[in-house]
Amino acid sequence: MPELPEVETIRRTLAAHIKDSRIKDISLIWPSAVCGWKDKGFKELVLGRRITRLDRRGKYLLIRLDEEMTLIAHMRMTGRLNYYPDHREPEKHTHVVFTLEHGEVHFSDVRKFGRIQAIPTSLCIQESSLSKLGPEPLEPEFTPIVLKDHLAKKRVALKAALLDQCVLAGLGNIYVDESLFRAGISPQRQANTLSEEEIKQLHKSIQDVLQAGIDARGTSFRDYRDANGEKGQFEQALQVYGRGGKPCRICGKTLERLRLAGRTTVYCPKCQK
DNA sequence: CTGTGGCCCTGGACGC
DNA sequence: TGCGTCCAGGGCCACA
Repeated sequence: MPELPEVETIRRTLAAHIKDSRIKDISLIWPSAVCGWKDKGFKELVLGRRITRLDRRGKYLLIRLDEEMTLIAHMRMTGRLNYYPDHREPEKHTHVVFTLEHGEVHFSDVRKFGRIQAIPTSLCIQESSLSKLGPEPLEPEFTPIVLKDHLAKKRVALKAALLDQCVLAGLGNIYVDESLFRAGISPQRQANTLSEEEIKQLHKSIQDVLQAGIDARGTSFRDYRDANGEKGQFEQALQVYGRGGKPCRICGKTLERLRLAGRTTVYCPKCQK
């Protein structure tokens, strides 16, 4: 499930292939995967435009086109963007094929949750799902003070607060659990009760885990692949996610599994207070 | 404000 | 082997 490190890896691998290329054709195999803007259809907005750069905001991939157009892509759980240098028949779950000057980009998604929206770049921030996003965790704007201020308003469980994209953009179930483990803080703690020291530790853990995830080119627990179809390597570094019932790698105590904010949550009852 | 649960989806794991 | 059931979950929305 692509979270910040996976989307960043997709961004990098895709950009290497498609930057400066023109979109010559679009095949909408499952048209619901895309949406246009106002009364303009997706094809109308996108066809013939050149890809100028790729950005990322939280878990959203932003494909910038010329004439001030942006494609906002969200993979949700199982979405993929694959680049192929040569023509290739769409696979079973491929919903959109972009034919470029050199090669093709296939958007596929087994569970059909992922979407690509076309929107004028000037409206990208205020009139899209990007508008409510919190700070970027790896940018200088994200400081322990910012984290503290955002958490101070939340009376919910810390895990729920960190999954909230308004608090912080880009964390999902995997990296929240991993961050909390590294910070030694329980996911059940009320978000606004952390001490200064705990905030600092959590801030550092979030940045460290995300950077390590990017360095490992993402986590391929189930479905994730980058634009070249390659798996990430971060799965082997996971300390708690997917390890419920197994021994903690630090203290040996059995990792506990519980349901929090509607998500499976794994933590060490001894290492995390 | 907050928590919960449903919705969108399919494939894989599991039980009988 | 085959069938039914459950689970995975990001974002959004309705509801208590």
